[in-house]
Amino acid sequence: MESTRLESRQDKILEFIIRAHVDSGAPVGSKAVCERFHLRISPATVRNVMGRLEGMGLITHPHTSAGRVPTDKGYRYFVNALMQPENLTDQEREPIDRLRQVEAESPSALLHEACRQMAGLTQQVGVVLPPNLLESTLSRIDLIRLNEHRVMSLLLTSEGLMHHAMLELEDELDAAEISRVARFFNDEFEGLHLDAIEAEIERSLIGANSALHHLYQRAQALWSLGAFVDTENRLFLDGVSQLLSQREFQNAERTKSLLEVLESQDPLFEEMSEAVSSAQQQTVIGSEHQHPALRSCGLVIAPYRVGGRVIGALGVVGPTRMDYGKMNSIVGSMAEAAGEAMERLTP
Amino acid sequence: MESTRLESRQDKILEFIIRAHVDSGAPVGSKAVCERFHLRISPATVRNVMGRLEGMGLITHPHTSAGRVPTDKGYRYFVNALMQPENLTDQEREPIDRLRQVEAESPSALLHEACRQMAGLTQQVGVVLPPNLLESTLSRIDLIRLNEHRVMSLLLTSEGLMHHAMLELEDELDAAEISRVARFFNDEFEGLHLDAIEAEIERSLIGANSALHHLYQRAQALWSLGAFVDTENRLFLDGVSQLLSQREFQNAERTKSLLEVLESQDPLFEEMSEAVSSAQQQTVIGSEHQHPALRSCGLVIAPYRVGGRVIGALGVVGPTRMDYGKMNSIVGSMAEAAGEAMERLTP
DNA sequence: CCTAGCACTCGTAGCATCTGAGTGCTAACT
DNA sequence: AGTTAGCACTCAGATGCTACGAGTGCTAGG
Repeated sequence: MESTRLESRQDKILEFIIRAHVDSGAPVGSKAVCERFHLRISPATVRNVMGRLEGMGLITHPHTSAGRVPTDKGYRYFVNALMQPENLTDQEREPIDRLRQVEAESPSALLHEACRQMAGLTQQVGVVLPPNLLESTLSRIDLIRLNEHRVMSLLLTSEGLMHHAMLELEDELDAAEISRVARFFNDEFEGLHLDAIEAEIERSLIGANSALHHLYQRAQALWSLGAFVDTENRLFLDGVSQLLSQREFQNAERTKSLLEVLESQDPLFEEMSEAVSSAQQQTVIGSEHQHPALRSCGLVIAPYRVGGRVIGALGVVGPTRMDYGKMNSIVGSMAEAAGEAMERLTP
Repeated sequence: MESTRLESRQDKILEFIIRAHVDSGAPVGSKAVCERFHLRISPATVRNVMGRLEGMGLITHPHTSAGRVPTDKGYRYFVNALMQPENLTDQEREPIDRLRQVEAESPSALLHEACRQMAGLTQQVGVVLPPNLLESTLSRIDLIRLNEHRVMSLLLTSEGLMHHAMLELEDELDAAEISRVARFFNDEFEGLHLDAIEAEIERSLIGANSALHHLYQRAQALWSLGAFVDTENRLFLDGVSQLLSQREFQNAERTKSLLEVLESQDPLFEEMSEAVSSAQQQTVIGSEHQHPALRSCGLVIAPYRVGGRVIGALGVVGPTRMDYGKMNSIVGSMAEAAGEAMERLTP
């Protein structure tokens, strides 16, 4: 029991150091901690505890005469063990509820809006991973003939996202043929996983009588998922300029490498895809990141669901020193709201 | 004649100051100018000239013991009077020629690529204004019924750009009716200015017999240009992180306000739209910008043409201290190449 | 009109000093 | 035991001083 009480005090001190440091950005000294505990313990005692916390690798100090700063491991312990679910303030709840009921023009506009709201609410970078094309099912496909060799292919997924690509073909194509192929796609493959369609066409081709064989061949030539993948599948970002208000991003060099990563999108894309496959809300702290340039950042992501199925993820990126408690609450609610709103858009 | 020679020397000195300052970012002293002129004139003479240039407001010095720095007016004079068309190096020409011949998946992918290339080539922020929806003509429209009240409307412009929007309707709609309306749109309005179509529907409605009246009413309800405008019409940006390498954007505060403007896009959008309506290559220097946050920037934009008609613009944003000569050449060639490449995509 | 010379300005770098926040340690206290 | 007070110690950051030198404007003479 005694030891539990002690553990608990240690935890409380760690928690306070983290909160104070997140607030101020400055190292936290023993005196500041004492004041917080209303003179019930002395700075010397706090220093003892801090020494132990430092021994455990949960805090450090940048130099001898500075206060303590949480390490990434410290934040991790806080997130795993100490953090309580936080209630949102009315100001925070309002835009989230508004999103829940919004009549967006399209799912992608909705996701953009969610991204914007998140950036505004958290004062961090909002980021949204839209539904993965390869894991979507076909709702409708449309082929528009542009000229003898060129077709614009439009693909509507069951999540309501549009993708389009121009296809270049060797053989000449007349309009009637194209619309026959389009009808074939829609009749046969609606509701099918996009990933599975190529194999389906192959199968049709094998068992086909010669009358249909030609159609299926045309279909095979016109089914080109690859053309869509490169152009779409990207992230939405918003609020990037807010990074520059953060004390840790005053230094241009570090900020530059972060912006590069955000612009290339790939590393973030990876991490968010992982949140989708695990279907878990995730917090990635500083050095836990794969990519070096993200190691000065914290990332909080939550997957969003439509019809119970996880189809994408959204979250925020900020400096490692961020309020993970609040971020988790906001991102979690936002993911839920975005899922609900998308649900109403995709009947 | 004598005075012309003097004028010319004055110009040469201004030009050198600008080039040297663009290179180094530091103020340029009289001695540096002298060295450039191979001891043919003395620093004192140069100082006299500099004094005159300063009197004309073309250069200043940040403090007494510093060299001279071009003012915005100085850059303007350079751009208008001194700058020569520069030849591109092979390294610069290569990606531009590649773009000219590229087989892009779609016009929007092409513009993205042009933006990326420009950012890479100039080490500045690349920016592209895609064709304005309201000034495009209809190539093809497609309506996909999602449920009783909801239709996905797809709009292909003659420039080959896709736009989509979800339309919410009060009356119930069956599939046959929708495809009849779509056929009506395509038969009647192909090649028409999008802006003019609403009036055309109105006209049809007035002169219609009762059999067609119903169709036209449906068409009117399903023609909603507004839904497209908000979501699309945006800029492409690339290379934003490169700003942070520039000496003038080491200071986070200034950089932040610039990033905010780039993120909101509106002020840049305005300026680029102007380049489109004037059909002129444009250079906007520092304080010439409308928006305060852009006053630390230079902007070089060129309109691109398809079929002789200006449909959009592309360019670069960088610090005011930039190589306007080179930027003009690169941006100009890039606009030409992009126009050519788009031409081949839009038969 | 050009140039050499000179006094002057002023930002920057270097150096020494001071301050104070915060630490670790030890010895006494409960 | 764990806690506390006291004390010596460290070190980043602020302050103030000086020396340097790049660059200027001005003047007088070529």
